[in-house]
This record gives sequence, C-alpha cells and structure tokens, in this order.
Amino acid sequence: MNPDHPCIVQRDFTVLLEMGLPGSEWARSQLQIYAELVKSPSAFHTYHITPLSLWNAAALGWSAEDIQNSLYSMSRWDIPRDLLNDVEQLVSRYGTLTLSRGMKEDGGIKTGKANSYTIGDRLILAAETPALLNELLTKQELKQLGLLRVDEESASVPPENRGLLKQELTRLGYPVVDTAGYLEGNQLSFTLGKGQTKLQLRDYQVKAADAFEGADGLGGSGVLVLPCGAGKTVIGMAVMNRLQCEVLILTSNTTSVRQWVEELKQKTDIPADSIGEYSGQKKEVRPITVATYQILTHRRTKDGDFEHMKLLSERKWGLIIYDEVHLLPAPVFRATADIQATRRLGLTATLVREDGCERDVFSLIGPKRYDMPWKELERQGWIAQVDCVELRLPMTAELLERSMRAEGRQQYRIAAENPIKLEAVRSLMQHHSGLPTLIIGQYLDQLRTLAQELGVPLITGSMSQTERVRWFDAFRKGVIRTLLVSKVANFAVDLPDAAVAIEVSGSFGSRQEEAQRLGRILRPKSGENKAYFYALVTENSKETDFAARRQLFLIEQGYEYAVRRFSVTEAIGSRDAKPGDRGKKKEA
DNA sequence: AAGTCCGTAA
DNA sequence: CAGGGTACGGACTT
Repeated sequence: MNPDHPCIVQRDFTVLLEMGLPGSEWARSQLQIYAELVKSPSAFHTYHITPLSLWNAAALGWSAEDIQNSLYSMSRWDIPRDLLNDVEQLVSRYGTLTLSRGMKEDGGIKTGKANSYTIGDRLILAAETPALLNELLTKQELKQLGLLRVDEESASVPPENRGLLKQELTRLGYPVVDTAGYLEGNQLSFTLGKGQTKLQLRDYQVKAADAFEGADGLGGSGVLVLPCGAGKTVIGMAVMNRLQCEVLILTSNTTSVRQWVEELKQKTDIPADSIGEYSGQKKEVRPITVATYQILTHRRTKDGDFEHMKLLSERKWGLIIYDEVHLLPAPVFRATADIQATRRLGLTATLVREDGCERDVFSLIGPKRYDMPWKELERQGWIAQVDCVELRLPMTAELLERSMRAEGRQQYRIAAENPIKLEAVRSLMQHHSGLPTLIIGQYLDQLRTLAQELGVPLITGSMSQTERVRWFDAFRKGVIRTLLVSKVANFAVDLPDAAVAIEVSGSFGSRQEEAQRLGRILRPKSGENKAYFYALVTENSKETDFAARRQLFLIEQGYEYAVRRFSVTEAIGSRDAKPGDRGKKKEA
C-alpha cells in the first residue's frame, strides 16, 4: 500500500480514482478492463466493479489474481479482505460451468451412469463441483428449460434451449463458457481485396479478428469494441474471410446497410450478385445478405408475429454479424436465443446500453473479446486528437424564473435552450473560423433560432434526402464551413466529417449519443491532426447533471473535458466582432 | 407493371 | 423527453 497511489478500493465494489497523480492514467486503463465508470465529478472518478465487468475481464483472460494484483498496485490503502474474496469468487465463476456437446475430452461419448439416460442431441452442462450442480438443479427457472441430471457434476439440456439456459444462468450469477461449437454454414470462398490489390489490414484489425477466432481457433461468438473510425466493417470482413462462409449482417439503418454492401463490393472479390440487401425496399436473400434490425422486428398485423425474423434461419449462415450491437432490439435478442449454434459477431463503439441489457448481450451474443480504447487509436494516429471542452454558461435571472415555474421535465429544456448559447456559438465559430464546424442540437426550435441568427443552413429529419446530400456536398467541398444538424447527426452515415463540433443540446444522459457526436470529428486531419469538441451546458441547472452522465463513456475512454466558463462580457465581446463573421457565413 | 409520394404505426 | 428512421399500404404518376 502506498499513499501516493491513486485509488481507494472500497468494500462495496466501488473504486475511487484520484486524477492528476502520476499513476492515475495507468490506473484508468486498468479499471477500464474490469470496472465501469459511474461518476466523474472533478478530481475523483467513481468506478463500480460488477459481476458483468469481472466476467468480461475473465473472458479476456484475466484471472482473479491478475485483477487483485492490479488493484494492489494502485490502491492507496489496504483493500478490504472481503472484497478480494468476493472478486475471487465472482471471477472464478467464469469457467465453472461449461456447455458442450456430450463429448469427453478423449473424444468418446460421455455416457454417465449406465442406461440412466440417452444423450441424443442434448447438450451437456458440466459444473466444476457437485454442490454447484445440486444448487442449480433446485432452481425452478432451470428445470423449466429441461435440465436433467446426468451424473454428479453434469446435466443435459435440449439444444434448442442453449440460449435461454445461458441467459438464465447469467442472470442467476453463473455465466457459462459455451464450447458446444457451431454449425459450419454454407461455404463461400472469397478473398479480401480485388485482383492484385490485397486489402491491407491494420495491426489492431488483425488482433481483433484473432481475438474473435480465439487462440484455439474454435471461437465464434462475442463482441469486438472499437472506436468510431477504427474500421469496424473491415474487421467484420476480416472475420468473414477467415470463416469463408455465407454471412448475414444486421445493422441499425438502411444507410448503413448500403454502406456494408458498397464496402463488400469494393473490398472483396465476392461477386456483386452474391450480395443482397434485405430491407423495406428490397428483399434479396443472397449468400451475403445485409438487413436492418427494423425489418426483423416489424409486425404487419396486430396479432401477427415477426414475419421477417425467419431470415435468421432462411439459409445456413455460417456467421451473423450484429453491427452496432448496443442497439439490438429486444425481439432480436429473443430470436438470437434460438440460433446459438450459429457463429455471432457483435460490433460496437460503445458497449453501453441505456436500457441495462448488457447482460443479455453477454449471454446471447457473447463476451467481449477485444476492446480498443479510443485514446489508443488516437495515439497511433488513426483518429484525430480531440480537445473536449465543457463550456458552462450562466443562467440568466429570467431563465431561472421560468425554470422555477416549469415542471421538472420542462426545466431541462429551458436550460438546454439557454439563449446565451447563441453568443457562445458565435464566439466559438469566430475562434475556429475557417475550420469545418458542425453545430449539433436536439430541439428544433432552438436549432431554427440558431440557423436564423447565424445564417447557417439547418439539416433536420424533415429535409429531403436529396437536399441533405446537396448541403453535405457543399460542406465537404468547403463551399460552406458550418452546418447545423438535429438528431440526424446521430445516425446519418453520410454526414461529412468536421474539425469542430459544438453540442448545443442533447438527449438527457445518453452516453452513446455523446460518443456518436464526438465520432463526427475523428477522421484524421491534415497538419496537426487536431479537432475540437464543445459541450454547451447551462450552469446550476438540470442540464448539468445530464451533461456529466453523457460524458461518462468518453471519460472512461480517456478523454478529459476541460471546464470553462463563458461569461456575458465575452458574449458582448463576440457581438462586436459579429458583422464580419456573419458576412463570411452569409455567402453560404 | 413499376416507380414515387405520403400518411400512419409502433 | 423530443425527434428521427423504418416499413408498409394506398394513391397517384409514369
């Protein structure tokens, strides 16, 4: 124990990390692996060690001892003995239950007590100790899944309940290592790159694909977490390439469907007519099929079921890719429980769900296999270095009065629409004049006011696609330097990259949204490779708390928000400089 | 017969 | 919370 160490480890699974000490950065990178950031006010960041965070670390190969040693190495004081024991116990649970096809290691069929059962196609759930199995067999939820005792340490289960069993056991606190293997799926041979030009994979892209494959080459389910701009589709293709099979790719929207299709045509030698789009517009089922989550979850009639869900078993897919797996809707979870014999790859930039279904991602898609911190990608120069600033704006007396009269949920909006934000935006635009700038917000009223006052074009959902593309092109060419965008910025794949992002308002505490918006300025920049992110927040308001929550994911990734105050005098200063600035934007 | 636009639903 | 995307059927156009 060492008074200079940055962490205070508490009995309740909380770790306090003091920032700004020599060991702080290293501690943060350690905690990122087996803990979750829950609060980050000023000097102390609060992390939580949860069963799930421990199991994900275990799946990455961390033992209880590794984690304990890591905690020792950064802890300021003695670590509560009981906590160390609990960590030991939780981590060791990963691996005490395995699911397999009724084979023994020597390859022979496991028969158990003579004539006591027939294995048939049933899967074998093996526990490390008889006591554990006994305990599980008392659980009603598991009996309902057809769990039958085979011998002292194992039970059998019908293969169709493979997913539900894992989901239930994870909920009960006993994660299962699934070694029951996968169906091979229809074969499809192809190479990465076209003709002579091979697709050059980056170092970490190869590592990510390796991690999915597993050291034994038997892997085939799990999640790869990579920042925006890391080339998730390329990694997907690298995995596909190793498996050489037919693949179903699920994505969150049609633009992204088209993007997958385009990239596959561009970067592989798979014939164009072997790649299909399955969406509202087209219903092509080809050896490589790209579909939206939406179409799978769509119900035509009120009583009807999910008629498109059969796509999951329509062909013998050798792999299903879940792009942006953090957005996976509940019905697709349910359907995924039924197809556990198919390989599953989840891709995401933020493995956080605001609905708390991380556990289902873990049990039904698979554990986290690879996680590249955003800052690491930045260090390697693949994405721009971003300066994040939380710009705090005063609450005027008038605003405060309106806020006091309003209901709780209206108060947030009043703070978010603080009119001083206009002056702040003006001042930031002036400060970064010449750099491509996106102003992103959530309330159309606010955005329209800004558009009018600043003379900047506004893109919202109601603007037709063709008109959007026109503005995007003008922005890309540098004809216009600034764009105002609504929530379309959260999804539009074709939104051009910028060097400055100014967030004027956002949905409550969405960590995903914040990450997505930062992602808009990450493409590498010529010259210094720098970009600037500003979150405009009204001081002492409902907005302050939500802003802090939004930032958690990025802070976990190593970003730091410098807090600055925007004063009214500054606002007046920028007003003086307004005419020239305005004139420049007007020509847009 | 096929494409486009629009309102609705969840 | 407000806003946006998606799928789909029906009306209308080509």
